Amino acid sequence: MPKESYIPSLMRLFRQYGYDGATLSKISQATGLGKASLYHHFPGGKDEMVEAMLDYLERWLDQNILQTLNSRGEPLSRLQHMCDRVNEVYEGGKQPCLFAILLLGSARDVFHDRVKAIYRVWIDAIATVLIECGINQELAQQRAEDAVSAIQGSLIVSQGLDDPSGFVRLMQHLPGELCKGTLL
Amino acid sequence: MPKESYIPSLMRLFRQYGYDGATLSKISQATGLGKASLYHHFPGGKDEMVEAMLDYLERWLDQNILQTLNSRGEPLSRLQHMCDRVNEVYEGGKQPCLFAILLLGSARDVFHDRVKAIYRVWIDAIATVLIECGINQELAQQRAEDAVSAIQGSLIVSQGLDDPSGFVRLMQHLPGELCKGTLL
DNA sequence: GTCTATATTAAGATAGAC
DNA sequence: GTCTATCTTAATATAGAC
Repeated sequence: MPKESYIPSLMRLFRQYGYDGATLSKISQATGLGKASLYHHFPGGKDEMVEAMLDYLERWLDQNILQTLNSRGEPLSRLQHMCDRVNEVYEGGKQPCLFAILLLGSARDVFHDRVKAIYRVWIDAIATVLIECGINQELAQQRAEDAVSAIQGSLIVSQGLDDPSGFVRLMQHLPGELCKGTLL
Repeated sequence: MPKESYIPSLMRLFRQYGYDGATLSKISQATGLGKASLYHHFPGGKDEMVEAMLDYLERWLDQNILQTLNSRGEPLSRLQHMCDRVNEVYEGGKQPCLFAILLLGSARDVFHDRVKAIYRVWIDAIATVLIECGINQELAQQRAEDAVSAIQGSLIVSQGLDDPSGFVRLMQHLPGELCKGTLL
């Protein structure tokens, strides 16, 4: 099997147990591969598995979020499209965010630069849409960062409260809030 | 030394490495106690250390946030007081949140109920202030949850971007935003 | 209350056969 | 590409002296 086919299992495990909690034994069980086979696909061990996940997530972000945000459709509907996809990938707020998991685990330093780049490009893409709506650059940048913060935060709190309704509500209202004051 | 005196070191370690990454060896180093001494103070091991941290954090939340929110001062200044203390405890956005760390580590299930209770009581206290401002109950509850989400999210994103300015900005604007539309 | 020493288990990782 | 078997290290945890 090509190593890409193990990414979904890996993501499920890292989301469930965190970086440190997702042990090779658990990964072996979940993928059905022996430890030696895992090292055949990922010679660098767990770190390389996470890098492969980040590769996948970068592609996913580009294809599902960035391309639409950078397209020529109506700004509000592009933001709605983003929220639809975000809602899907976090399963309506029931799944935690891998970026947060990596930032709060012991391997923070190893993956920090890549997570930072991902946050930056996402925030910038949202800000670009808002500038297009006539919002000035500084406010656009702030609103875009606030939007990503709101998503991350409502995921945390949804996990904490065991109730994803706050996340669902955010996904409904976020596009409109972002465009607020632009008469679109 | 009474075991309370080790709480600050423990909190520093768990915030830096996460639950799974904060090993007994690191804890031994940081506290200057041998492993056996750690088990003398905390017979239940790491879990009991985390419980002691949560005890401390519950007291801290009550004394520094809840008591003020439930007091009879001006609503806006009570919310400002909350933000001042939150800003302190997270060191201006440079420190991550232990609740998020616990929710995203492998021991999630062990501590989930306590974290949930803490989030609930915090959100409810904010909502009570907003209701006092004349905001209807449902909106107050939503705004309060959004406020806690915004705090958690901006901490995550501040860690991710390596730039706490988003958190600092939130601490400045949050009290006003919460009271928005109440003519206070 | 703290220590040294050690037990036990599980983690990450590799060798070499098939 | 996958396996069994094994290695090494480090993790949690305890016994018993001081």
